[in-house]
Amino acid sequence: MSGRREDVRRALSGCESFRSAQDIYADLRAAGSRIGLTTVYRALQSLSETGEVDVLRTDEGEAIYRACRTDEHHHHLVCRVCGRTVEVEGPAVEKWAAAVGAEHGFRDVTHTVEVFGTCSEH
Amino acid sequence: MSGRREDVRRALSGCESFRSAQDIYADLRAAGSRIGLTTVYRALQSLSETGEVDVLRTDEGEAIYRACRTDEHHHHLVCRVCGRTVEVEGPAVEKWAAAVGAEHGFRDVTHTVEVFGTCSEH
DNA sequence: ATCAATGCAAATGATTTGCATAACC
DNA sequence: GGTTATGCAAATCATTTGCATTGAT
Repeated sequence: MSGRREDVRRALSGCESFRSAQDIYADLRAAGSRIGLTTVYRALQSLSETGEVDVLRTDEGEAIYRACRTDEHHHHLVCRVCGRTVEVEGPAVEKWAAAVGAEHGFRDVTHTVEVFGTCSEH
Repeated sequence: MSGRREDVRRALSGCESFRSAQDIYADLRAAGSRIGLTTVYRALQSLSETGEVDVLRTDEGEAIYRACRTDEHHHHLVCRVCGRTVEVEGPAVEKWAAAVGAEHGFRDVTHTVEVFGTCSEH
């Protein structure tokens, strides 16, 4: 019954796209696991705190998660049809965000950037 | 009893920061209006569809709204303490997003960009 | 035996919907 | 009179919490 956190991590690792907690729960149950939805949420919260997975929000406000290959700061290019996701870097954006903040006297500037499109398969 | 949509628009216009539907409802009720929460949501949905207000999501998934000065594409620099918001442009970001999408064969590329910081008053 | 992990059910909180009423033309 | 806007209460949906149970040490 243990290792639920690992189950969740594995469910995410084997996947190219962002999934919601509900998706992951459904996947695991479909695969025969008796995991509870609560545990999925707790595992995801824990994994996101340690930085092992990235979290973002859909336009509908649902949280979606993905296992990331790198610990470094990066952004995502997501296919709006199939969810396929590419991790991208953006030095230009980092600089721009910092500059914009400084220009208006803001400190401790952070930013969120997500890019959506339709991938070549669709 | 009519003109609710206008009440909501006005509540947003007189405000420098992003507000949630619940905030606006509270503001209007506090100001003596007998508007219903449902109507606030309906007005906000309508206003955002016509592009009169901008919508984004907090990290907690709550939708927040703001009346924007311009119809043109732009982004926001938001103070994480007081919510004060500055509309900013980012040609560099627009180009970067388009380039990143093209590089990976994505079509119809769009993007969301928000910048957060602590403003000079805090 | 003890402490942490787990699951189920109930609670929360934002948002939406059903429906009857009131305002508008 | 017929359509549209409004509000209240109930319904949804994702997510969280209370609590008793189970697993690991």
